[in-house]
Amino acid sequence: MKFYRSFEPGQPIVWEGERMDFVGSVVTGVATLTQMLDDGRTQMVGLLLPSDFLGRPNRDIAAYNAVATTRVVLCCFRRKPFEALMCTTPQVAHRLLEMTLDELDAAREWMLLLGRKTAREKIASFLAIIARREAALHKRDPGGRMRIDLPLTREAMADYLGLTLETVSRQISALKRDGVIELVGKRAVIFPDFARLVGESGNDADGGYPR
Amino acid sequence: MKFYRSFEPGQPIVWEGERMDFVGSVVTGVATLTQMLDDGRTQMVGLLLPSDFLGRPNRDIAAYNAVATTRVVLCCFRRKPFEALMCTTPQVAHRLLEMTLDELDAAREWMLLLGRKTAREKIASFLAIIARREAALHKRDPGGRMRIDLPLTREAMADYLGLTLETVSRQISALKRDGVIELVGKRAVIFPDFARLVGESGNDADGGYPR
DNA sequence: CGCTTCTTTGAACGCTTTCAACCAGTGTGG
DNA sequence: CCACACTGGTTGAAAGCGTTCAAAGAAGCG
Repeated sequence: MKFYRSFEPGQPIVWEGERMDFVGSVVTGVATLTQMLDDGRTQMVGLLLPSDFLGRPNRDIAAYNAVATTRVVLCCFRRKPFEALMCTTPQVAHRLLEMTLDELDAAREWMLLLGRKTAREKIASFLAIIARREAALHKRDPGGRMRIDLPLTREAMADYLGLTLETVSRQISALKRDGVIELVGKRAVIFPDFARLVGESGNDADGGYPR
Repeated sequence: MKFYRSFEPGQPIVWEGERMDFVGSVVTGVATLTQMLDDGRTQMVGLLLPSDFLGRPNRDIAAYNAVATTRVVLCCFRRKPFEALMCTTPQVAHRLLEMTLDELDAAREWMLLLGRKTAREKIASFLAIIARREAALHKRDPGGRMRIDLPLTREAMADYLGLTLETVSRQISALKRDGVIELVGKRAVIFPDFARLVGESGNDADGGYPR
């Protein structure tokens, strides 16, 4: 009933419209959920980090494209037994409800970003989000000077933020010029002062994050 | 434990950060969930129609502003007893999970709209969404010639779509000029051909909606 | 009738996109 | 070993779409 699957960077996990007879959670690595318009315009709608859930009980057709962006290990359950498990053990259902509600909150924060933030604020917000999630994974608090590794290419960041990859690149350069961030290669970023970054993100100074 | 509350148009239901000791569902009317940036930029993150759920179990502080846009009747439950009910009757928890997953799907569709659609596509999508939800409430299928009443002002539509109210007005005028819609007063719209509207929305011809 | 609220329309501006060129790093085959 | 292609990233210039600022029209209500 429970089994592991792994995926190489760039490899699709499931495709929208495809049959999907399992649900799973990310053990290691990073995967993305994306939607596309007919003409190819792409919007990321989920960024799956370790412990995040993939798939939907009671639905056997995938609603989104899921792609591994790094090497990914998934802990999978066949869908039918998992659904049975949910009925017999309410704790599982409750936990899943909590996770889904958290995801919904994150999606709504994301909507605010997509609908109302400037390109610069979007980049700053994204970096702050990644920093917070990385800090949470290591059970630390974000703050002061810190360093993160970007799990996404510029193009994937653009799909996350509703921008073009050129705008992403330009705004990252601008934040670097302004001393808000430092780059270590292309894929690692240092924030000399995390509060300064948050200040650039358009959110309330306190971080304004779901309580 | 169960009680009803009603709200007049424009009246706040709960404010972000406020204590909220009940959950509820909309019986009649329309309410909005919005988030704000410090400088006043506003993004709608939820549009509550009859049968939609408001509030979150296990959280007593509201995460969003909820405002009645029409006269609203809410069927409320005190939070504590409701949480107890969820533990004793798994059906309730399951139903809530299903509803939350549906909302998450809707939020992700919304993210695609906010991040990647043009102003014209946003308006067309919004009108199609309202038409579908209104049709669903009356257990009919959307299609052919149909008429809907807009539950929102131009400004609220702008907050829904991540646009300014001027752009909303202009694009509605443009769709009217192009014969995609007809206006009946300011708040009612007729689609001579629903498929034509969907064609303008940027989505797949089949409607491309969550299965 | 005058006030307020909601909406429409115009003109100018500006941010993000588009199109294009170029750069750096990496892997490949002659 | 070096030319070559390929991928991901940066930067420039011009264009376009939506915003901003401003004024005026329409509808509801005292």
